[in-house]
Amino acid sequence: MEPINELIAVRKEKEKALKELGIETYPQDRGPYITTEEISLRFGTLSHEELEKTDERVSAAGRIMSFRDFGKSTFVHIQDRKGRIQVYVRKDVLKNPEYSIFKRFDIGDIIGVLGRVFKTKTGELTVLAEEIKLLTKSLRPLPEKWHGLKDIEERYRKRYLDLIVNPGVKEIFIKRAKIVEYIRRYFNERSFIEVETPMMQVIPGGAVAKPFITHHNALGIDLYLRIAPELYLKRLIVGGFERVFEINRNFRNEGISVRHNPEFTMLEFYQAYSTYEDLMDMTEDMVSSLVYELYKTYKITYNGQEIDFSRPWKRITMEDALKEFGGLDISEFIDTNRLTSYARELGIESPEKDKRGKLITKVFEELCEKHLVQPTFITDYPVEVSPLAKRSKDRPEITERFELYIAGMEVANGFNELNDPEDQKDRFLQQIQEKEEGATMDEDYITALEYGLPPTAGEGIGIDRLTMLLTDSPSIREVILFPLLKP
RNA sequence: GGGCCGUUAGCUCAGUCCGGUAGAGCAGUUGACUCUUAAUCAAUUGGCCCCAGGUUCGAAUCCUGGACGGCCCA
Repeated sequence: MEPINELIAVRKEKEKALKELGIETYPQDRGPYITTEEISLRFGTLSHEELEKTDERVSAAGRIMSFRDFGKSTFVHIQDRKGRIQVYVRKDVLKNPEYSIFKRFDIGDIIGVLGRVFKTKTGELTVLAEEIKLLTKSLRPLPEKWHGLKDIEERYRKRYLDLIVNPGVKEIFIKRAKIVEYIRRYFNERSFIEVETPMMQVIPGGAVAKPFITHHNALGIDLYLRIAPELYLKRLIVGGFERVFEINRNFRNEGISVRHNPEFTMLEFYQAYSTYEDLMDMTEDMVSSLVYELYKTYKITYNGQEIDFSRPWKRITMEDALKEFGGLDISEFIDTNRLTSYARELGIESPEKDKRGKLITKVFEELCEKHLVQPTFITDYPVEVSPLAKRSKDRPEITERFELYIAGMEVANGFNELNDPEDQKDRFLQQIQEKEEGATMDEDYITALEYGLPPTAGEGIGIDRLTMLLTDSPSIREVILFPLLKP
């Protein structure tokens, strides 16, 4: 604990003094209080005269955010979950407590106010306080009223302060909640069932990523925090649910950046008897209608560029994207050695270690990603980078898979699920042979496939990244309440 | 992992190039003020200048190492 500074000492003294005057500093209190928003809605449209005539009292509660003292009267603003309202406290109107006691309150204290609503001569809706109750004494000074809390590190470490003094921050998380709520409703309406699958897995599968390791003492075994729920969700399709979705955390023990947090939220959904084309349609429909629901338009701004979500979205194969955005005709690179040297020129590290399909994908990412600003589905991913996706009927080296890019960011990934147990086993073995990160043979998953996974398409959508886009946030940390920081 | 930048009062920031008593605004404290809203006016308190070394008569400032954070790259 840091040393107690003077400002805190002064407040503790005040708290003591209030207690000695018989004022409870941490009472339990249930109001009832109405919100500042409700007050605005009910009284905001009334004129001075109409307000004069109403005899009604309102009772609101909130944190004191400003304190303008005029001697025998004081203006304060209180802030609740919905906003702020001004409170006018006059020595000759305030009945309880005595005005002199109210004057001992501080910015940051949480109070309840009872009084009539009126409009000041500047027209601001204001509660004229007759009674004020201290609900919680605040012992620490808030950040400055005008500049707020700017220090990014401090904003994340003390998110509660960020939320109190930077109003836009709360809006982001309200929007995030709306996004998740909308998605949940979207799937529920289409008879998907929401499920929860293990966070702690014996075999971490469903993606290529380094897992976090934990330990179960009683069983004496290591467990892995999941990197993806995929293999469990598909077991449920085998089990006959046919339509499932899960919105939950994944954990990947990798770098931290503006787009990566070690724990992040993923939507995954699987639908039997459908194709990845169906999922592209569904994604377009869901995301564009979500954007419309939030903004009543399909066009939003992200990072200074306009993004248009109106349908249809561009669909283009990886090969064609390479041609269109990178000026690269992959048919001229049948010779993989040529591709390898090209990749090296692009700055891709040790390209000779990568198989052809992986290399093509890396070149694609290098050349094309940044150009994919408008919502774009890239299709036909190489089989080497798609170990759980079904091969294309005509071209076994590519899969029936897409990724969705928006603002140069990978937002979604979906494909026809590989349901041939032989092929799946081979792909797992291939990964293990190539010593890919976290590659393990999940025998039980193969067994499940042997019982029969119906033709299914599945998809994952990164909720954090989607929220970044829809709140114009430059960093994933702006959309995660408590992003990971070194202690 | 590499490069660049940042860390000074509770908060927002000057001061660092070019070493010489640590500053401002807000917040706090005291006083004045019964329609203000970044209220105003007067006075005033408050510092581990991120940490540890080094250079120097003297270091917030220069040098070395480290911590934490930001951006970019991998």
